[in-house]
Amino acid sequence: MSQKIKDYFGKQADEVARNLLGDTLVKRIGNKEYRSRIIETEAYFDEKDPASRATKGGDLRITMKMKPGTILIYGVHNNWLINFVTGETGKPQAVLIRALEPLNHKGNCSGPGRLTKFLKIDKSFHKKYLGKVNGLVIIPKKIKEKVEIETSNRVGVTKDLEAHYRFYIKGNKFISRR
DNA sequence: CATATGATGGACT
DNA sequence: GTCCATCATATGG
Repeated sequence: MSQKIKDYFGKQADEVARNLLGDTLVKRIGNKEYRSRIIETEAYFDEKDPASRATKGGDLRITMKMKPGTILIYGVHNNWLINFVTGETGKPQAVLIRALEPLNHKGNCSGPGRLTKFLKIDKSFHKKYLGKVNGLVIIPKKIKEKVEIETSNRVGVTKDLEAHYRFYIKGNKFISRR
């Protein structure tokens, strides 16, 4: 299982970002399970990526160098954003989860800050490994399940606006508005 | 301790 | 579309 996660997240961030679309994220709160479909992601790199704050060094950069599948919590404004570390260990990369489609609940998850707020994801998940964190699991979609992917420039960042590192499911109504 | 900043969200024109 | 409240970090004294 651990090996599976490493294979899944051990690829380039943009490829993982595409693969994650359509997967099911399961978060347990107390004795309830909230299932959501991942519908919008963004890829972040390091040195070549002016939009990523990892270029400034510090803890964010260190965490992005950890092994693929590590959860990275990034605080900005008054929100927590959840990322998964991707790529080879030692090469800083991460994928940001931007929006989820509610499956068995009605929480508003159309935005990176909203989904963490609803699912009660906070800094306590920082640097935890995905497969070992009790209460947070990703179930990959079936291989034959097709997902129509559309790309665009990333959202909210002030630099590198031309790069198309944002990925979302075509036609989905739950993508974040910007 | 003081201050600047932002991968946001929500309110407003 | 634009504006700004808000607060966890990073950085500097």
